[in-house]
Amino acid sequence: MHKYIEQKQLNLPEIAKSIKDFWQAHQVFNLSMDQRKGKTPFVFFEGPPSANGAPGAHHILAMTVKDLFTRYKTMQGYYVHRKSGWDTHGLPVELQVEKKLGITKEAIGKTISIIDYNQQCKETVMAYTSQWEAMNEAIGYWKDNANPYVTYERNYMESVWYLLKVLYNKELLYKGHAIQPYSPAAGTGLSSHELNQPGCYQPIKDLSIVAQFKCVDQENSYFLAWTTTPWTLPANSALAVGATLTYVKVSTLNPYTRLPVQVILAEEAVSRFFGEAPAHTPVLPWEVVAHYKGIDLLGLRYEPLMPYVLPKGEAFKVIAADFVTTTEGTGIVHIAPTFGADDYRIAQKENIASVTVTSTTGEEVPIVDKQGRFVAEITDFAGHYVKVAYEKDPGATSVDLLIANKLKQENKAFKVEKYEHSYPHCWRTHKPILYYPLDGWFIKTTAYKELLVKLNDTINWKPAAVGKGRFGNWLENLVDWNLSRDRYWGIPLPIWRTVDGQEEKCIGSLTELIYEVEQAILAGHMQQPLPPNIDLHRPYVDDIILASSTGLPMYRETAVIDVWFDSGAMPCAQWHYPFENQELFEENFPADFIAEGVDQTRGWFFTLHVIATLLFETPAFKNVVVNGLVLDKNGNKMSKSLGNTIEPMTLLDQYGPDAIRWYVISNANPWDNLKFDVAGIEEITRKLFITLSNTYNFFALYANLDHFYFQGAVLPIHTLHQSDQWILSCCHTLIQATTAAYDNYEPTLAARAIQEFVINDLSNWYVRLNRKRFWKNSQDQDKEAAYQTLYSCLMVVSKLMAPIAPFYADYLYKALNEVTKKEKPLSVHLADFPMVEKTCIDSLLEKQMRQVQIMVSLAHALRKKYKIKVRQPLATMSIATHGLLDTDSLSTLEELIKTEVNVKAIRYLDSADNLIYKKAKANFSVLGKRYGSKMKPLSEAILLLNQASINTLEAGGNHLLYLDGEEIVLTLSDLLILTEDIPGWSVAKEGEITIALDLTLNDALQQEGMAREFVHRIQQLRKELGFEVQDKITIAIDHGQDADQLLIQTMVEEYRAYICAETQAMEIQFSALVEGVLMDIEAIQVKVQLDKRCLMN
RNA sequence: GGGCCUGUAGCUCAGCUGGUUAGAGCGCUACACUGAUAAUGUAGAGGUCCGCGGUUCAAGUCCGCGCAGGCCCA
Repeated sequence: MHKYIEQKQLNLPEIAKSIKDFWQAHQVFNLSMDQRKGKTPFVFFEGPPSANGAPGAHHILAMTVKDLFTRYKTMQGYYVHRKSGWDTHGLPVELQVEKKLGITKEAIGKTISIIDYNQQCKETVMAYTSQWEAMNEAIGYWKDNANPYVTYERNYMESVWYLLKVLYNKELLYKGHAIQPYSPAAGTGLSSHELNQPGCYQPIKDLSIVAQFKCVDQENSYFLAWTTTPWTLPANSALAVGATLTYVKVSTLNPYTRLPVQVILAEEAVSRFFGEAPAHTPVLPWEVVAHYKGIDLLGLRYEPLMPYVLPKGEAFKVIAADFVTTTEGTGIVHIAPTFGADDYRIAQKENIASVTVTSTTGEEVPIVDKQGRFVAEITDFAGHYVKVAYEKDPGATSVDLLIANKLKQENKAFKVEKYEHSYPHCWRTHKPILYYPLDGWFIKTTAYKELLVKLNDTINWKPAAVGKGRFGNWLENLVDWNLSRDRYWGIPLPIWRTVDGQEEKCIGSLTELIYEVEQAILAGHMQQPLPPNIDLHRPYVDDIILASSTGLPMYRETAVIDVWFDSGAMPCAQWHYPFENQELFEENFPADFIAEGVDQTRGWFFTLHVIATLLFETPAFKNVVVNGLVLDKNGNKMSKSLGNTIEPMTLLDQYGPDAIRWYVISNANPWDNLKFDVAGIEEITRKLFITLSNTYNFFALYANLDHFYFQGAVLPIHTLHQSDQWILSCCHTLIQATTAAYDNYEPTLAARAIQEFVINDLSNWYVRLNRKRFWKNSQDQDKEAAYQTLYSCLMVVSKLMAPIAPFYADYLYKALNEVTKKEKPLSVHLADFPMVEKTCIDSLLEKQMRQVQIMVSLAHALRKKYKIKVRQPLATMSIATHGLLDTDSLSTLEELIKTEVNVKAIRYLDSADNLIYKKAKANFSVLGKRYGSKMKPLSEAILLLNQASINTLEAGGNHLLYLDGEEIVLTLSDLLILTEDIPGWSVAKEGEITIALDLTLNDALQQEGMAREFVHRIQQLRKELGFEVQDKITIAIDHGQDADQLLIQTMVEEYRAYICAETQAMEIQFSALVEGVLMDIEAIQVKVQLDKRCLMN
C-alpha cells in the first residue's frame, strides 16, 4: 500500500507538466471521449482561429472558457465532440502576403502568377500552427487536433459550394450592386477591414454647401439641405426629413444674392444660421413665418437643383428617413442614391430613382466614372475629378468650389464654408475614397429577417445584452449580405455565366462540375476532363469554361466569397456534409454551446446564424458565451506598439496553467473586459492553490502516520461529529451552487464559490477546528470520521474545480484516489461530476455555524481588547438571543464555541434576564411594503419603544401603535433588535448578535492557563529541536524549591495527563538540570529539557 | 453619427425583484498568534456608489439627460 504524496512546496508548473505527461501516456483525452460514446451528445463548435498570427494572451480566456464547459459536460456524462478547425482564407492573409512579397494587388496575375500567389497564402496561413498547438497543450485545451477541419481543403470547399447552391436554388443568391467604399486611384473596392487599417480615417477639409432646393408648390420657398460632398449634388434625387422633427419656414435674405427668400429647415437648426451671427458673416434679417412637423412635409416636390441628367422614375420629393438628425446641418438631408449607402437604401425603400446615364454598352452607370470623373452629360464639369486629390495637376480647382460658385450665382446656395471632418482614405494610395455602386453577389438575408430575429430570441446569450442589443439591433437593421470579394485567396464563387448574362449555372458539387465539364467538352469549350485532384481554388476554376443550354461558353464569375461564409458554414463543411457523414452532421447540429470574443458578433456568430436560418430554419447554436477583451493591467488594449503585450507561453511556464485559468475565470465574468495583471495570478496561487495544497498536505501527513487509506465503511452522516456534518453540508451546498453556475454558463460564480469554500470553510474553519482530532493518539471512530470527512471534501473539490483547473485537480484526485482506490477512474476527467445529496444539506446547521463564527470572532476581538490571550481559559461567555436565536439547537454547537473561545461555560441571555439594554429599529423591507408612505413616522415611533415592549415582542407578543388614528400591530419580525450594552460586562456585537465575556480569573483558571502556556512552549521547543510530529518525548523540568517553582510543579501534577497527551510526552520528570532551555511561563522562569524517547523496538 | 457594454475603497470585484449604518479579497498601518506557517486572527485608515435631474415614504439599485473609457458599425 503506498502512501499519500506529501509535497513540501507547491510548484504548479511542475505539477502541470507531470499531469500533461500522464494525460499523454494514458491517452486520457481519448479515454474521456470513448467512455462517453453513445451517450447524449453535447455539441460544441470550435470557432476556427486563423493561424497566420501567433496566439496571444487574449486567447487564454477564450480557450479556457471553451475548455471548461466541454470538460464539465463530459464529466456530467455527455459525449462532447470537439473538432478543431483552421480558418485559412481571406483578406488579412492576402495583405500579409502582399506585404511579404512587396507587391500590390495589381501585380497578382502579372508579375506573380495566381498559382504562386495562392501557394504563398496557403503557406503563410498555417505558419503559426505549431505555436497554436503548443499553446493549446500548455493551457490544457482539450480538443481533437488530429482531424481538424481546414477551410481550404477541397472537401470543405465542396460543402460550401453545396450550401451556396441550396441558397441559389432558393433564389437567395443574386447579382446586384451595393454602395461600397471605392478607391478610384487604385481602381478597386475596399473592404471594411481595409478601411479599419490604422491611419485610414484622416481629418480632411472639404467644402460644405447648404443648398436651396426650390419648392414646387410654394412661392419663393426653398428647402435647405446640407452636404459635405457637393459633387454629389448633380446626383440628387430626393430630400429626407425626420418625420417627428419640427421644421420652420424662415423669411430672410439669401446671403450671396441678397434676394428675399423663405427657407425651410429644422427648428433646432435655426440658431446655426440665424441670430447671433459670427463676425465674418453679415447679419441677416430673419423671421419665422411657419411651423411644420416633418410628417407634413412628406411628398412635397421641389425643382431639380442641377438638372443635367434627370432620373428615369419618381424623384425630387421629400421623404422620411430615420437617420436624419439636427445635430449638424439643417435637418434636411440631400439624397444621392448612387453615392451613399444610406441614400441608396432609403431610395430603394421609398421607390426613388437614381440619377444615372446610359453607357456605350447600354448599361445604366453613375454620373461619375470609375476613374472618379464626371461623365460628359454633366456638361459644366465633364471630365473634372470629383475629388481634387485625384487631379494630376496640383493647381487644379476643386470641383466642389466650381459647383459652389455656380450655385451662389443661381441663388441656390445659402451657405458655403470649409468643413473639417474625418474621412476614410485608401490605405494604399492615401487618397480619399468614394462611396460608389459596385457589382457584387448578395445573399438575400433580408428575406429571412423575421425568422432570423425570431430564432435569435431562442438563443441563450451570455451576457443577454449582446443578443438583445448588439446582435438584435444588427438583425433589425439587416441589409443583404455582400458575399463577393474581388480577390484571389478564397473559395471561388461557383457561378458560371454566359457573356450576355442570359444564362447562369451554380455548381453545387464536384460531381456536378465534372459532369458540366464533360458537357463543355462535347460543346468544344474544354479539351480535357477535370484532373481527379482538381484544386477548387483560383486560378484552376477560372480556366473552366462550361457550356450553356444553347452551347454558348460560360465563364466563372471571378469573385471569391467572403471568408466569413467559410467559417459560418463549418457546421456542415467540417463533416463534408452532405457528401459524407450525414448522420454525424445531424447529431451535431445545432450546437449546444459556442464561445468566442465579442468582436465575432457581426462575424462568426452572425454567419453561423444566417446560414443555419436560411438553410435549415433553426438556430445554429443554443448557448453562446461571449468573451470580452483582454487588456493590460491599466485597462489599455494590448498592442505590440505599446509594448504591453503578454507572451502567453512565458506566463504559462512561470505560473502554470491552473492559476492562470483560475485567475481569468474568477476575476471577472468572461464577457467583461479583463484587466490582466500577473499580481492577480500570484494572489490566486497564494490564496487558493497554496491553501488547498496545505490542506491536502495536512491530511496526507496524518493519514500516512495513521495509515488511513479509507478501507472501512463510510460512516453514516448522522454518526459524525457535528463539524463533520457541517462541512459536508457546506460541501453539498457547494456542489449545488457550482452545478447551477456551470449550467447557467456562469463560470465566474462557480470559481468564486469553490475558492470561498476551500479557503474559508474547509481550511480556515474546519481544519483549524478539528486539527486535534487528527493528531490525537487514539484510533477511534471520531478520528476515522474526521479523516473520512476531510478526504471526501478534498475529493469533491478536485472534481468541482476540474473544469477550470484541470491539471491541479487531476493531481489532487490522483494523489487521493491512487492510495485509497475508492474510485475506478484513472483521472478526475474520467470521473463523474459530483451529485448533490440533499440529505447531507442541513441549512439550519450552516446558518448556525455562521452565527458561531461571528460569536467566536467577537470573543476574540474582546480578548484582544483586554489583552487576554486565547490560551487563558475564561469562565463564561454570554450570548444575547433576542428571542431570535434558536438556543436549543445552538447549544449543540456549544462545545465548539467553548473550545474556540476557550471558555468553561456558555450562558444565554434572553429577555427575561433584563441585563441587556436593547433598542428596536424598523425592519424597512418588511414594514415598507405594508405601510409605504407612513414609514418615516413609523420608524421614529419604533425607535421610542421601551424595554418592556421589546421584551414582550421577544417573548412572542404583539405591540400596538397608533399612527394618524390607524392601529398598527407590530411583531418581532417587523423589527430589528440591537443591543446597546450590558452593564458591568465587556460586550461586543455584530448585527443582531451580541456576546459578553466574563473576564474575571480565579486560581483554577490561571493554573489551566499556565498549563496551556506550558504545552505551547514545549511544542515550540519540539519544533526548534527538529522533532518529527510522531516522536515521543520525555520532559525533564529543573527541580526548584521557591514559590514559583512550586507553582509550576503543582500545575504539572494537576495537568500531567493533559500535557503528556498534547506534547506526546511519555514522562515528565523533575530533577536538577544543568542543561536545558529556559522558558517563561506567565512570568515564571523554568528550565526544561526534552529528549526524544526511543519507542520499544 | 448610431448601437451596445462598463463606471462602487489605492487595486480587483460583490451588492438578489428599490429597504436599516454600502461589503469582500488584495494592498496599507498597528497588534497578536506560531505543530496547517509562502499561513492565520483582531483592529484601524480608506467611499461625492462618474455627474445632474426625476419617480418614490425610501435610489448604488428604477427612469431621463450628460460625462469618461471600451467594443462594434457607419
